[in-house]
Amino acid sequence: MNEAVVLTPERILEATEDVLRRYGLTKATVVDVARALDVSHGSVYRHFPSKASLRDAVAKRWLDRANEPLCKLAAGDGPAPERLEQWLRTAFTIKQKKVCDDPEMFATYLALAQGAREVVEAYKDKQVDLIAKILSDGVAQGEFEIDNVKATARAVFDATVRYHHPAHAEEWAKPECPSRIDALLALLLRGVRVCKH
Amino acid sequence: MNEAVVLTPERILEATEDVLRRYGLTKATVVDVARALDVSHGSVYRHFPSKASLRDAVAKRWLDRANEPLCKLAAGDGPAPERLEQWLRTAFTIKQKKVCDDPEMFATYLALAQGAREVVEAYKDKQVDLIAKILSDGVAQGEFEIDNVKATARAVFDATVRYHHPAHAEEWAKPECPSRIDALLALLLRGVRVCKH
DNA sequence: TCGCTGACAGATTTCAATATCTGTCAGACA
DNA sequence: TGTCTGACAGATATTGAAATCTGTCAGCGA
Repeated sequence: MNEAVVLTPERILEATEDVLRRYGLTKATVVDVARALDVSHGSVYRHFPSKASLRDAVAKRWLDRANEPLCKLAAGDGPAPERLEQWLRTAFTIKQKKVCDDPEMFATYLALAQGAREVVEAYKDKQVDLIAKILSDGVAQGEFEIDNVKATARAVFDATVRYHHPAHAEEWAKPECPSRIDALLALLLRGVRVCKH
Repeated sequence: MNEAVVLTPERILEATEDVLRRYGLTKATVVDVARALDVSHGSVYRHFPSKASLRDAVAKRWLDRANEPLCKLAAGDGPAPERLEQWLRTAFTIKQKKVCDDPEMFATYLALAQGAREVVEAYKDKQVDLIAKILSDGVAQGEFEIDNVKATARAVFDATVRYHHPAHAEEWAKPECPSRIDALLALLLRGVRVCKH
């Protein structure tokens, strides 16, 4: 046991994730989190004003972690068409992996996200920005022909909702899924590419 | 009171819709339906083997009714690009209208559909067929250039999921929605059109 | 004969009493 | 002085007994 370990928001978040993993979202209480940290539950409220804010913070951490590889991909500098396809496929894979690996925990985080609308909105906006980055790279490279990059990035995000929005998660395991993704990506790429005759 | 009115599946469905409208999905019971028809609940089971099958039948009726205008649009013979756009916009409008007009009843039907997976699958397949019809018309007209019509129709359906799948219904009322739809449709149309230089 | 009834068993839902949790705060402790 | 505790009030969740519902079927009446 470490002596004089200060109670930080970071440690609380860590403990909260543990508790969520162990008890699930509906059973996990602030008292459980406090117990895991060996403090009174009043102390937790010193760092987070409410249980809801604690949950929001956990959701944010989770989303930020999931987003990391996508940020790197968007920041890359290869040919934009390949990079766009790669980015979208990676986005799908990250989500699908989470569902397959630990469906229970995915359900927990999904429910968590339901209550953290603002956090989720910010996350989505960031995703759209990443797509926009790749699209504008593509325009600069002469590969893409796009009127309004921002709006088109949003459209690409919307068009792929079925494969990254958790509401559709149960469809992701179906056998026809990969070929449907292929068809969708082909359609979208054709929609942004310059015409080559 | 009509004398000698026979108890038909049709009359039972009618009464069931009434009861659902009045009590909501969770409260509506087979006994309520029977009471509305002034028969014993045993009689209802003479026409529908279970409550689930009764609900499925109601869901099917509802979906079929909602689909009617779309069938007509797909069967039309104008220029395919306009028809495709019109078809998709109509699909969105039908759904959006239902939510706005009677959110409670929409929620009821949504929950109903959750339990009627087969019925919903058939309905979706029909939608895809209608899109495919328009796409192949477009190819015949020399307006569209499409490798695999069936797969592309599926892709168009998937790409517009955000605006016809009820899981996203709460986003439909947002003010930025129309312009996002415009951007999405423009992207998709560019994805199927022949290149015009 | 054929469709309907109404009583029944087992499954499900309701409801109210009880237990637990959230969020606050006065005071302990360092 | 600043952090933590632990008791508390009101809100929320759990539980189990009672009520209701689903699905069946023997028998009634047309």
